Amino acid sequence: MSGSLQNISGLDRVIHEPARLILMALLSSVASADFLFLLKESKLTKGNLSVQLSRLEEAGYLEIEKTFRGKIPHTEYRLTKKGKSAFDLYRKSLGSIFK
Amino acid sequence: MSGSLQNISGLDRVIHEPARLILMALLSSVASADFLFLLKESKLTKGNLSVQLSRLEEAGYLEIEKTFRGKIPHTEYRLTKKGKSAFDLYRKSLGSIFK
DNA sequence: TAAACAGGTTTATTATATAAACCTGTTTAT
DNA sequence: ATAAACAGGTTTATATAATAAACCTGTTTA
Repeated sequence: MSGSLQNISGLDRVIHEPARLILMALLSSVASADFLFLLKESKLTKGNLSVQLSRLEEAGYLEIEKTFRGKIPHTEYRLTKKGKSAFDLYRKSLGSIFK
Repeated sequence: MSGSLQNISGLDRVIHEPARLILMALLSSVASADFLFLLKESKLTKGNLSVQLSRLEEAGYLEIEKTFRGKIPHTEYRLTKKGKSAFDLYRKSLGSIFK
């Protein structure tokens, strides 16, 4: 493989999946976000969103903070340091296809 | 979805898959290539390469020209116009995550 | 008090990537 | 002459996964 392209085979699959890529991009642009915000911005279904967020959490890319706002549960999602650097690396790796 | 990110959910899955993304990138940089060249450059296994090339052909993204070199069959793969513009569009769509 | 909604989670279905096994013909070594 | 190795693939089997649909628990509104 002639150099830069080799990064692509090692592309982080957790991030590469479009549903999660959108979430990572969204989350990287804000300090934190709640479920409804992500639901609306990503246009994913609730179920899909929930699964993908769990997957990102398992990977250690985001932390989930569950609190209450009055009586209603409220959850905030935010990228971890690990998540941020994984996303940075992902973007660098992908850079090779943009010449 | 706040504008540019929406392109990502519509990302061309045929191209998005890393194995095929490598092939598209390779093929977009040459006029045509044969199986062995792609095998070596992509580092895919033969089986996987064969399947992915078929998938790209089905999508109309590449054409396969089978000839003989003396007695040995020789196959050349090259991107179609459709393949080239699909790859261009893919890169544009992905551009949104690079700010 | 019933219906609707917020905020999710779990389950089931379908698709898919990948490697491994296989195949056909050719060339090389013995 | 014949066996072994190789070119150039294709087919099959397996395992992972994305996604939507169904479900759940509690709260608010009519």
